[in-house]
Amino acid sequence: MSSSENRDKLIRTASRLFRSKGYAGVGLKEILEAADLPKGSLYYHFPGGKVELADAATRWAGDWVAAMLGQCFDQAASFKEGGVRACEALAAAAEPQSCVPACPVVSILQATPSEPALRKTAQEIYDMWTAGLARQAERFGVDDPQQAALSLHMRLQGAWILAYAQQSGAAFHHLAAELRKETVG
Amino acid sequence: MSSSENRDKLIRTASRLFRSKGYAGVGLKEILEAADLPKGSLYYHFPGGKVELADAATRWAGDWVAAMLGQCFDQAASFKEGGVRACEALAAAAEPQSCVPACPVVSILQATPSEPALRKTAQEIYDMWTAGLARQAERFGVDDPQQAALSLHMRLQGAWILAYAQQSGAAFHHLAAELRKETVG
DNA sequence: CACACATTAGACCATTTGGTCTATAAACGA
DNA sequence: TCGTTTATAGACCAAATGGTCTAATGTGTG
Repeated sequence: MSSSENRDKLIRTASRLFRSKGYAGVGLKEILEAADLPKGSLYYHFPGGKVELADAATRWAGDWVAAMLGQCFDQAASFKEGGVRACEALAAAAEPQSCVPACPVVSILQATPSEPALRKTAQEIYDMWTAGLARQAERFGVDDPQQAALSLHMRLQGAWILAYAQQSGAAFHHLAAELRKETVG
Repeated sequence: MSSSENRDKLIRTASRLFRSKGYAGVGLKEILEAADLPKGSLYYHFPGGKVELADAATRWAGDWVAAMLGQCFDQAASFKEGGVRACEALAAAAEPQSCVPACPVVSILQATPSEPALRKTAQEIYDMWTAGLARQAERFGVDDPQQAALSLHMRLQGAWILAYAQQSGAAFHHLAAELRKETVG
């Protein structure tokens, strides 16, 4: 029976729940009920238990975000436009949901003091995103690509927190409008 | 015996722990042990239990941040300088700690799906901060004070998340440097 | 001293937590 | 068909969870 099918279902379900209520706010019971799978499946696919599942779920969502950012910038004619497109994509991803999900990394961040393994994961995903943005900035000939990438990442994170708090994509649209108004580098 | 003394100790202890590990990541046992107080004290001062304590702790920390922002801008000669000072103040507050604490609002945000009372608190604190920043922007004659306030708040939130993730004040310093370089409004 | 009130102290409870373990069932090659 | 592997199924466990409740202990006032 397709090994990876239920494994993926666990990852997707866990990612959704963790991003809604945070690592510590979700119990295995809730994940298993939502995925309609028994505990045995979880510990077969993830012998490391909750931490390993959260790690996999966060990396999966992190890769998805990275791919989305890549698409936004590939379709753009400038770094600035890429940023605008990223805002709109994140807003679009947030809006149809019944719950606007938090940044996947944020959802495990508060668990890192107790679970050191997750700290490394969080840092790696952030580094991946920033590196991707820096590559795009370089491609568009931005003056200081590293600085531009960090700056955009920071603003996206801020917008994401506010969007999550307000359960609305408005913050992303606001940031998009702001980026549009800025002088073209 | 000074009623408010132990009540304050609970608030301070809870705020520190919640900001380090998040609302759901901290148990009452841990808070009570850290504050060296019995459970009876907690439920005497906060009949609403964990939620009421978290609410009080978050509002207390939220007021502290608001006051700090006020001071930064009162000492500044421009809105831009106020932003720079705020970054540096947040960095300074983060650096001596053994654990760089998260934004107090973020620490309860992930609990809001299960605890609706905390959602209102979170929104009120954010509104208070933004309103304070908007007042300052207006005072300095910034073009669109509301937009300037939202924009700065967003960037501070982003920096705060990255500072928490990296357990370092570097993100705040980075944002300060970035603000300094921007054209004076 | 006596009285009322404010506060502390922690035993106790039902529920939930993450995790382990054994038994079963399906899949598949020999 | 047999045997092995892969995966599901869920009973079970110790520990921790938030919360309630009753005693006891101040503490100040008449």
